[in-house]
Amino acid sequence: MNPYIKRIKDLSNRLNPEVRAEMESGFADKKFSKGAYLLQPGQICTSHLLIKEGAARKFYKHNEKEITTELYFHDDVAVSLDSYIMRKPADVYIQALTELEVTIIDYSQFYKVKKKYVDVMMLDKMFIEYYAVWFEQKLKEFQTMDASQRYLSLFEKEPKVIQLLSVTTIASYLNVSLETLSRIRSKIVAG
Amino acid sequence: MNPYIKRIKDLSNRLNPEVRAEMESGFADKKFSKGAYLLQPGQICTSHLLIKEGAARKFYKHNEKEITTELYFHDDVAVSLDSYIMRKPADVYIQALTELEVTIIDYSQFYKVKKKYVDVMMLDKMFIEYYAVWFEQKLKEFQTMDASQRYLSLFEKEPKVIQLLSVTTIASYLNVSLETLSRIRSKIVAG
DNA sequence: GCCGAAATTTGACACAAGTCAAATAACTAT
DNA sequence: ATAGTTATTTGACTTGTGTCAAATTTCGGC
Repeated sequence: MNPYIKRIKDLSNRLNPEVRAEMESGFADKKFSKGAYLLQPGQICTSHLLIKEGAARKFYKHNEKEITTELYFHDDVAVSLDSYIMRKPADVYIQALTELEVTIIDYSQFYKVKKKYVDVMMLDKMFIEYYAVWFEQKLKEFQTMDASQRYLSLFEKEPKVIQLLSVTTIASYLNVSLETLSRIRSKIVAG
Repeated sequence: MNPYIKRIKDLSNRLNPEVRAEMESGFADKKFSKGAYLLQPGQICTSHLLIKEGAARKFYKHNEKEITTELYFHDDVAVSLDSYIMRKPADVYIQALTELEVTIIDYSQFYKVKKKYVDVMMLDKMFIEYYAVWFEQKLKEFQTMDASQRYLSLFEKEPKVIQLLSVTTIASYLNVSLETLSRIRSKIVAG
């Protein structure tokens, strides 16, 4: 597990049990079937979606083409931050890639608890920090790596992605055409 | 001004005056001359740098090449988030592009105040949220726009950048070679 | 105002990756 | 098993952008 995520979890576990209970009173579990949408453009994202079981992705459409920005697995949190914090309609889709179980963390209940306990506010802040750093690193990958390098990097960091997801989905995550990804893969198998 | 930044400022102005004073007791002003480094790789980033006057940039080196990730002007906050939150050595430079005046917001003093007042913690969280959304948008630009479109987009959003900064700096911000940027500009002037 | 250095522009060429099209392979459902 | 659909691979060609080199412009110091 990422060390910062570990730190967030540890802090969360060390919360006063009453605070913790109050926080979790706004949690609700839900299941989605493969291909279902957890969020669609136009909707306002009013919750964090904590993945319990399965996989999901976030993507947007640009000139008919789907661009996948995030892949989610166990313990990841799916949210359209832009829509969530600005309380405006989302411009992204969040979709189940497999049968999916999530914990829904409702905005307003969570907000109340955050305002009441500085430790909960800090937990939330740490989550955003993690998200920001993650995005910064991802941008760096796009600025410094070519398609093959990005593929290899993904392969190292998330080997399960390569087995689990279609070439089309991976290509859209790496932001290359599926033909190019196919060529990259055949070259690697050969080499 | 960006509406979310405005919201942050408004909240900041509405803070209890005592809290505000306590927060600002950890602020200190400092001047840098053009070209000076506010942060260098290896150093731990222990403060937020609020720009009062002038311009600065953040960049990192990759294969000898400088890649500028952020440009800062009045009221922007410069920080290596990665180094700041993980308390680890930075891998970026923050450099004055002009004569520069900044307010230095020291980590430990700010941390104390944040832990004490949930509103200050929230302010800090909102700043990070803004940062995360900004990065997300920037990534989107790289995923959906070619070099000319990125240049035009920058031109619209930050016209002063184009006058103030060298082709070399702008090129490194747009992540194109300076030759390519030069060709883009001549094409636009002609068109 | 003039010189040298630095920044910018222009040219020629190379290469990564996109597009369109066709072929093949892998599933799905009957 | 078989037909039909969908996903993946392969081929041919185009294009945006990088690199290296040379020419030109701009700028700072005397």
